[in-house]
Amino acid sequence: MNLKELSKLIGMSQTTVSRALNGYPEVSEKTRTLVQAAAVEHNYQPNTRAQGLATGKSKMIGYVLPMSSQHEMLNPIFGDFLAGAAQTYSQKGYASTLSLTDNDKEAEAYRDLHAKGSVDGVVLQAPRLDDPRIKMLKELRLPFVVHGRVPGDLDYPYVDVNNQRAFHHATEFLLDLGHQRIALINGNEHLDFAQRRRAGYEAALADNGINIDSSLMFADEMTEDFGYRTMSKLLEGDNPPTAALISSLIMAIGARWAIEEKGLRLGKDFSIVIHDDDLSYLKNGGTIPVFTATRSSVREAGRLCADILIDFIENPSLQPQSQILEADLIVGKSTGPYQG
Amino acid sequence: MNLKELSKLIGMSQTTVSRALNGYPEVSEKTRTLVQAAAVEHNYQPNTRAQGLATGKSKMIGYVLPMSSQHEMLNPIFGDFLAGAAQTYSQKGYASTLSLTDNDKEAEAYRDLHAKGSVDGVVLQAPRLDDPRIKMLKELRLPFVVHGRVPGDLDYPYVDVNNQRAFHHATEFLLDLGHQRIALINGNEHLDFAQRRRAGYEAALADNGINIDSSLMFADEMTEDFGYRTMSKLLEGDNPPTAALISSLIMAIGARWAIEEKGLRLGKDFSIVIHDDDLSYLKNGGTIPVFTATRSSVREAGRLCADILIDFIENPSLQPQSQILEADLIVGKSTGPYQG
DNA sequence: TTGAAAGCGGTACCAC
DNA sequence: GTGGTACCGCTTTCAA
Repeated sequence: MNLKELSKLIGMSQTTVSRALNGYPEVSEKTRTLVQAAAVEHNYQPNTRAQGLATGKSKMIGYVLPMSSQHEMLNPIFGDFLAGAAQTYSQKGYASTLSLTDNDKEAEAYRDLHAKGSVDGVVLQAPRLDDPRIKMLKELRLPFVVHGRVPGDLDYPYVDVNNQRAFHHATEFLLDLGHQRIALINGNEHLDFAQRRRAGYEAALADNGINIDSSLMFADEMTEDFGYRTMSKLLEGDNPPTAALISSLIMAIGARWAIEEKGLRLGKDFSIVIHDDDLSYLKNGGTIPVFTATRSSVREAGRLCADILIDFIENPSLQPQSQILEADLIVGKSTGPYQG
Repeated sequence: MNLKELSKLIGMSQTTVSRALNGYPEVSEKTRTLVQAAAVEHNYQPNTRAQGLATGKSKMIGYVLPMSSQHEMLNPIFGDFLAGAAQTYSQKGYASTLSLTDNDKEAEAYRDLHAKGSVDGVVLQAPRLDDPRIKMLKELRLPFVVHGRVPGDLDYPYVDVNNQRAFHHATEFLLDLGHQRIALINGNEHLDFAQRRRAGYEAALADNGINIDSSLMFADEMTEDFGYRTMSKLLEGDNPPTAALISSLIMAIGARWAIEEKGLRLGKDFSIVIHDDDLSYLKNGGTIPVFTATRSSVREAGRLCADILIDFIENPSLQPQSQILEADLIVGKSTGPYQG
């Protein structure tokens, strides 16, 4: 069913029908209700492409997923991020489109999206220092929002989790429990979030007059193995820590083995706080005592990005507002078997 | 840059330029090379919406994500599935679009997508018995492919992992190691995949003349806690198993704790095989000895769905082919700390 | 081999 | 308040 058919059916002009459906004030109430009823009855939905052509807007937001053949890994949080955004989009009459591209052709992908007129705006993930994509998007004047930040350059609208504050919080949480020697098992510190996490940890220690001991700080690729080895080393050394901040679930799994191996009971002899965006099992009876972020905060980030972007698209005169999201601090119920 | 501008620029008609770019045979070689060069030079890309309007095809594949406010969980494998598909799409000139909808409005979502003419085909996930979505898509004659299956009804094109064979394999793997009493810790068996997994397990036992002992079979919501409790119970009973098949990583984490707690060494005193689609950390030094499926197989499934769907869209006369994907059997490197 | 012109399904500016 | 009509950017038929 298209506009022409529908208008013919109710014996009115396309113009009137279109106006009635789009809420223009000049149509009479009688006409409007009549038209709307007919539209529902015949399940008329305006053709998106025709609408887009006529209005010059696509009502589409683009996402570009860089993926080289070597690094076949997709960031696991991407699905949640997208799902959060999709929620906003469905509310505000937008849709999202996903395209995959080689790692080295990301900027081109955005340019093409723009040239083909397929999107009104885009979301950019994992920005790098002096990111060519950001430069290109600015040149194209294509509305965009960045998920994440790069240290030093914040001259773009972004949404990011407050990693610094999360780790500041988490550190203070452990200090409040009476811990004095707290280890940090972090992700690779050339990554923005890892830098911020360490900064939060160090700031909290400094705030509480505790010396920063670099022998308690470790950073590397976030793997189970790294978590295991690091925790083992820490516990075997002299003057071992009594608590640790761990930057991901996977490293925590390894670390827990090491803790268990030494006969320490989690939550009694040793405390940990984990930060992860991928805690899919939290609600399902997870037994690790404390977390600082959940998948739902990733969805929240996606939602925020979408809100900001749409706002910017629809009001280009307004300066888009960046947002920093607080991570949730969630204390587990200690229902697990390792709570002594 | 649009067609009109470009054609004006090189002093030819829109018709000729369009034909040259779209590979029509009647344009002279000279004209074609000239036009192509100009197109590249000015970065001309045809407007997708205009193209779609004119041709009646959208070159878009739709994905609908059901998500109720209660069950805010997004299936973690969805991201990978989509990424795999996106790879195919980018190769074949398609794009994908994602929409979110309430759990109870999924069928409508597909209907709207079709009514608005925004997609040439859709992918449907997690089909249920007598799924209203499948019925609707058939009525609409909108090309679709299902990811997953429902027992009993296979009258639609689908792509699914061979869960049955994976568990058959895994069981035989353990039998070959000399195990005789093998437990099954499964997902809720009203789910199609869980049924198939059990069938594979039972068939392998039967093939090898081993009695099926229902006291070794457990199925429930796949949580860490369930994994822990089940494994504890199994190991504390008399005549405990010496090996287990575990249907998800999360349950395996719980089960590993139980195994460790009893002083058993994994890979020596007790063997497990895990089946999971979410093994993001496998390549990163995971220490669980054996797996049967990886995230890459999910991407492969996405890719296959896309291939089948596009094939069907472009050749509607051909019967679309369903596909069953074999899961990878991956033997871990036994580098973990629990390999005795 | 090329070009003019009629759609595709809407929106929005006119005039009535 | 309503209707005629000229676009939006492309494809495709028809005529040259």
